[in-house]
Amino acid sequence: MDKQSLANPGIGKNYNHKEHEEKIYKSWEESGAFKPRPYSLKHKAYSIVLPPPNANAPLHYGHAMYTVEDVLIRFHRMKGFSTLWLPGADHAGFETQVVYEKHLEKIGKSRFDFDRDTLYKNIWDFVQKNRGTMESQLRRLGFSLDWTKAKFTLEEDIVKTVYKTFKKLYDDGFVYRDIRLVNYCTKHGTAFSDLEVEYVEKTSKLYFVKYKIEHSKDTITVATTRPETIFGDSGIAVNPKDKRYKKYVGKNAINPLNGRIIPIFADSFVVMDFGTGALKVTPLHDENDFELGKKHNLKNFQVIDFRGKLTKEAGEFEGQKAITARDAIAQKLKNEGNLEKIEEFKNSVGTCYKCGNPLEPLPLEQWFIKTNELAKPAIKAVKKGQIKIIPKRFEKIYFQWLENIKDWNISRQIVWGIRIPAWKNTKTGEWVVTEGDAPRGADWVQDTDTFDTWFSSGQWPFATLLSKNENAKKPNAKSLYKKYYPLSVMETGYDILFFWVTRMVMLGIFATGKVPFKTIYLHGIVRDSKGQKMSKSKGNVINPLEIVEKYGADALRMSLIAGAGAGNDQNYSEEKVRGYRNFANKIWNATRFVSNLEKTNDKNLPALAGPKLQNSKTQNDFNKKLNKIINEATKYIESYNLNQAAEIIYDNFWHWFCDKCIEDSKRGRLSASDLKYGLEVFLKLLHPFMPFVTEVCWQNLKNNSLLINQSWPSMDKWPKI
RNA sequence: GAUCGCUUAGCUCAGCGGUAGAGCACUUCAUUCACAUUGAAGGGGUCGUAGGUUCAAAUCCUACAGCGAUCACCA
Repeated sequence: MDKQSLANPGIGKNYNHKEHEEKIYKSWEESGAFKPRPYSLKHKAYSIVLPPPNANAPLHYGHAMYTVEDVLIRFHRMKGFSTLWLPGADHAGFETQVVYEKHLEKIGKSRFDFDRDTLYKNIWDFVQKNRGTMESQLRRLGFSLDWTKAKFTLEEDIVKTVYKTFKKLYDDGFVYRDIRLVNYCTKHGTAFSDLEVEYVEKTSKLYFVKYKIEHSKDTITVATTRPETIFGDSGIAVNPKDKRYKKYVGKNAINPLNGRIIPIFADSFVVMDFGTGALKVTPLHDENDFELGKKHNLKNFQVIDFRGKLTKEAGEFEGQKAITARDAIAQKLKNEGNLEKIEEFKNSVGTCYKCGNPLEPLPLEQWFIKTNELAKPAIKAVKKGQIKIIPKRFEKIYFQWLENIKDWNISRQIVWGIRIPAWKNTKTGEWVVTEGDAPRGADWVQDTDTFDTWFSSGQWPFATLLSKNENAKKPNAKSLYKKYYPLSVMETGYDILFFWVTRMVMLGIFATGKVPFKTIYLHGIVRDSKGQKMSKSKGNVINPLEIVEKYGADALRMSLIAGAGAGNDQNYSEEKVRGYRNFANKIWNATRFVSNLEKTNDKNLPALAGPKLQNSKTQNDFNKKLNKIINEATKYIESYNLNQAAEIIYDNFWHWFCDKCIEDSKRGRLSASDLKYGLEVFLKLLHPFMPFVTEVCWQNLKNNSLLINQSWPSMDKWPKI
């Protein structure tokens, strides 16, 4: 305890967030303040659905950016809207399974030790536990979410909606099943969509391998980074314009590893000045080769299996890891005089974003969604202004992606997720898609795969609002869907624009015929104090709850909103948070001053000589200025310039209201009633940003009402400027 | 290869057509005063470079440089 506190015990000169925050949150929640007020013509709907955090882990610092949503919700609630802010949790299929498998690893087990149902149930329990942690953290941040409407992506009614959408996509011809080369992680045992592949620049070896021409002494040299796939070669391609190789087109070459006779053919796909200008074609282990193989009717040989090991096609190398066998195979080629040289060069290798191992392109039968026709209305919706993207520069990125979209592989070979409602007839091989129920008869077996998580979260805006047996095209009169869909805003990080936002627009329009939300607000990434992305492996992760504990949620929230515009990254700064903690204290003390004025009955205090000062020049200026601040702050929030709103309120409260007006009141130039009115206005303006301290202060001034339910300051009280 | 963003005070960043801003840091002063988690005063920037548009440019346009990001290709 310092000297100051010893001298003034118990007076509470400093705002202590720990004393208030949890209590205040409880009082809001218990009062029902988070529930939307009855929807009516007067109280128009305003709705946001929280991007559901993964249910497998505590919150990370980026989640605190959802403060943006709380600001918008609290602002609109005070403006009189019927505001719905719906929380939820995402089962996060693959992500969660990886987290859970790490947990299993620690106790010396693996996913193979359990049958499907047991594994699913165990992960379910694991997730429920973490979900609770995550939700209590959202409360600590002060988010005014309507917890009575919380959803989970694996709940029965959500799954039902996801099934309906899939069935409709299937019936309308948007879903097909095909054997294609997919991006497969042999460690995690599942395929990914193209979007999930992480390309890493690496220095690789380029092997120049000689193939003999059949019935000739000539050889043709090809360049490859993957000699171990030579066992699967079924052709050599050259460019039709390439004079060097014209004479070989139509002839055959001999595979140097297994002696197989393979055709040499021409295709303009081949780039003449890369490598030797001759390309070995391995249809089952390279996507381009797969296309070439189909086009030229080449044979298919699978050399690598789903565990990443060489198959019997590899002869003596069978059973070895494909990657580690590479050197030995190169050595064999060299020993037999078929390796011309090895060069080093840089290329990017598609890797698993979780384990970093190279992904193996492997042939697998999967469910795909044709995205081309789904993308068109999504593009149109933004072009026509039915959806507005903030900041605007992301529109271009949005268009670019949707205009070049590829079909979407939605099958995942994992247990944790929504199992695909497709059944195969064991006798006829026929596939049937249903809305979840097994088809009649005994010969149907359900697909063991689950949906890509983004397929279900892509339906989140309407799936959360529809009730179990409701149809989006014919909603129930009183349903949430009818009142709150389309959502007013979808607010999320720009890093999941492609993964999530575009998919929500495509699936939303497809399933409901309406855009899922009117505005997309994209926030930036919070990096560490040096500008590095926070990551567990770097060990630079900052736990937002520790900051809340130390400085209060208000300080953390304000630090994230002020000083960073939409879509811009920001660096974490403890000094900044501390600065806003000090600001909370400033608010506290200004309130202490004003409420003491009120409680004192000392008529000699100049500040209480209010009535005499009516219509004085000072008061007039005071009103004008206050009015101007309300006006600007409101405009800034309504135009999504939250940082500017926060900054002008902060600046004017501290350096005008506290430094000037309070001092004026001490000198009798401003009445106590004016001062109190001004403080109330500022508490309201600050409330969306710093809800806890403003609520505490409000209750110090007016004991029996909640600030959260007050009206936003009106600009009509004083004459327009 | 394409696209996007950033470059403003020592540091971190707002501002994005109308006399250079904030926080932190720094200098000086003030403490029985709502608040030292404070107040007052002050120092510090030709707003990346070069052109252009404009009565007026940190702000719009064009090039260039450095940094960062995303997408595509990669035998």
